[in-house]
Amino acid sequence: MVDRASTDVRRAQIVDAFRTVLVDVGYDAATIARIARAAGLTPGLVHYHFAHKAEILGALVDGIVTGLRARVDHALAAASTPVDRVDALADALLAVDPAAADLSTPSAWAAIGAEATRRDDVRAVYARWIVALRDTFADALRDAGDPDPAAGAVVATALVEGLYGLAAAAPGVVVPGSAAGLLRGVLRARLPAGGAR
Amino acid sequence: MVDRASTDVRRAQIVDAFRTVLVDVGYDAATIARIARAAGLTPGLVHYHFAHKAEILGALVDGIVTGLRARVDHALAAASTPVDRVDALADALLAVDPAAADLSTPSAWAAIGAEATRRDDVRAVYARWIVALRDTFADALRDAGDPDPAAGAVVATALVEGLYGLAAAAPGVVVPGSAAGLLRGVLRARLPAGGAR
Amino acid sequence: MVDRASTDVRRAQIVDAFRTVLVDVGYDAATIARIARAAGLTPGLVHYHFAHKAEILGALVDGIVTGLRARVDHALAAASTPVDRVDALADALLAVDPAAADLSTPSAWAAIGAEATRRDDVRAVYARWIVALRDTFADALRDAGDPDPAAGAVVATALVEGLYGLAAAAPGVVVPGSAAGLLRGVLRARLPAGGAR
Amino acid sequence: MVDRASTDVRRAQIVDAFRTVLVDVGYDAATIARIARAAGLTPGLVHYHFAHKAEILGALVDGIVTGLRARVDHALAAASTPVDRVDALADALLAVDPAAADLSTPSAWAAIGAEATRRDDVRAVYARWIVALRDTFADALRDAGDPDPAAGAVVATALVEGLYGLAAAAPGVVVPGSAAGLLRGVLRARLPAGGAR
DNA sequence: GATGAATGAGAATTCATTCAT
DNA sequence: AATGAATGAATTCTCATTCAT
Repeated sequence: MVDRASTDVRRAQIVDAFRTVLVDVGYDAATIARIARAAGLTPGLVHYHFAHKAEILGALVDGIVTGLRARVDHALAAASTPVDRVDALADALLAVDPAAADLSTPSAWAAIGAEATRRDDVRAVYARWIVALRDTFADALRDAGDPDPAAGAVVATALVEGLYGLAAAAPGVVVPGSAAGLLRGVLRARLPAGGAR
Repeated sequence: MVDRASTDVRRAQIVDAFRTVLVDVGYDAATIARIARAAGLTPGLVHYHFAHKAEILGALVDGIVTGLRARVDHALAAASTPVDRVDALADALLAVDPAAADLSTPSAWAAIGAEATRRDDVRAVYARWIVALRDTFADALRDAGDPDPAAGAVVATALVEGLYGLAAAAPGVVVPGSAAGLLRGVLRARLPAGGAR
Repeated sequence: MVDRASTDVRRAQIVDAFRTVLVDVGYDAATIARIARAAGLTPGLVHYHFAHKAEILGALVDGIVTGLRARVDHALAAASTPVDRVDALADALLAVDPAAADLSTPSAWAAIGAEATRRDDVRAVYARWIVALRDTFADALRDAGDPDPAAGAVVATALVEGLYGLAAAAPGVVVPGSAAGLLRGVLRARLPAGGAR
Repeated sequence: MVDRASTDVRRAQIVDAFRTVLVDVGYDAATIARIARAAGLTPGLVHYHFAHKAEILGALVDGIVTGLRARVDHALAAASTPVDRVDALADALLAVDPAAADLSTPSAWAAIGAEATRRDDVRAVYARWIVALRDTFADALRDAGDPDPAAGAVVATALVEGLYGLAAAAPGVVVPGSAAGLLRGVLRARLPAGGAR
């Protein structure tokens, strides 16, 4: 049915198909058969590469978190002033980058957040990322002069998650392309007037 | 096993058990048998009162939305100035009110948001509520002098959803009791300095 | 497909079908589908009455052990002298009683012994029965004057199991109807000459 | 993964791994992958050397039977009197000989006996061995003066199998090292008093 | 000889839903 | 209204076996 391929290639292919299906129908309805069909593979082969369905979810979560972290790190490194860094953070997390293939990421991430509610392993990875993100925001805000960076970091993190969630569950409420601007506005308002100069 | 009871009582009992189970294990693992057990009923009886499992979900969503709307309306009516109304909104949605049993479960709402991603009927109710909430925020912010009430309303709505989501999926990140204050802070910053008087 | 029946009736029916299939094809090939077919039921119904396949095995083991113990107790109670009791034990365990419907028991028991090798729960029940049987033999032999009842009890127990095993795995080696006589011969030889009077 | 090796070496290696796994988990759970892992080989290579899984079982049974027969023949040849030959038989079959790796696993033989119940090919080899063993006992007992060597041979054979079975399924019931003595005792009791001289 | 990706035919188990009682 | 036995379709996962490389 399919050509031979290396494990790495197949795993990536399966995770990719899983993301697509996950966004469409959610975790539980993302059956192995459906994932396999989406990937053009047989169910048996999916299980040859992933012992359990949860492993595919784990691989996806790892991939998304790794990708986000890379975007964030890269954006921070490229920014020159503390205030620029705050802006860069907002952009890295929310700007719709046409070059980025993972437009499906917000929806996938929303589904993952839902799974985190009930799967300990998913929650662990999810919460670790949330904490890291919050801490990154806190550092950037402190450097930029936020008088209460801890509170600002929680606001920023919740806003990112909330905007992702609204995009997935109530499309139309968030005007496409406006998300990063909204977050930037909230964060700018926290910084001292001179800091924006 | 149980006494005869009216349909209304039984339906409420089932919806209540469903919320509990939903929070614990998520929608798909909330089997009819489990819901029935949690309610102290038999599976057959659950289906006597609800033709399909999705109907129970629908009843829960309706109940939560109705409850939230009542809280919001009541809070708005009780506030005297425009700025008070903005504060009252934040409190109604995020303050932990021990009397409001249906707000004590951000997890249930998070699960519903996840289901909204894939069930048209749930999404319809969810999105209708989100739009109503956004519009309520927009009105309150406009009255209080927000120069861009539309943007502020989206920020507020996303923040509410994001704080619910974090509470459910990454417990510990949002300090209990602080949520309403965070939202108030963000909204106050949008209003003209004199508006707080 | 089938009439309604009580849980007790259905469970007995399933265990019975399981014994038949177990004897024919062994534990692993005794699939739920096969058991269901043999019982004239649907696979779903089998799982409605037994959560796991191992539970059916457990019920069968319990049933056989209970039945054997009843036969043994009854035989011992009916015998009048110590030597008669030894004979009665041999007969209760090995005589082919045309009235006893469980001619399939020896083969089933052999299969259970094999499972005991690898399933802890089966081994526990199996070993408990073996120990009880050995102790019963030891008591009877001591009363009848065996100079080393402990050794005699192990010999008797091993012989019973060995004769069951040969009957199942190498039919024809043990002449039908001769098993009880063989065991009686071995045990009689252990007893003092006067004891037989 | 491994060096090239001759077919004979590989087959022996695979059969050896199979015995280990068989004892641990039984025939059905002894998957090709597991056997391969135990042998330090790949699944594909196992099938290169054995067309079917059953063939590995066949090779193991052949090996064990051949080894037992050699031990028996050797023991008989070394004994000088008819009564010694009876003793030697018991020892060859049941004495724990550290040098005989293929006798150290009564569990393997018990598993094979269980398989013999349902696989015609295994039953053929198993039954052939049982018959040969019984005949060997019959000859030895007749020579030593047993008045009913046929019955004695069945008793001896069943006792050997039963002691193996108990050792595998109810460890602790048979005192280690006592098995051969028990069998010798039973057989000695059958022989005329003067025969032991 | 050796590898390991691929297949496909089951396997146990789950569960919403039905329905006779 | 209530019960709980019954159904059947679906689901995850397993594994002997094949075969291109």
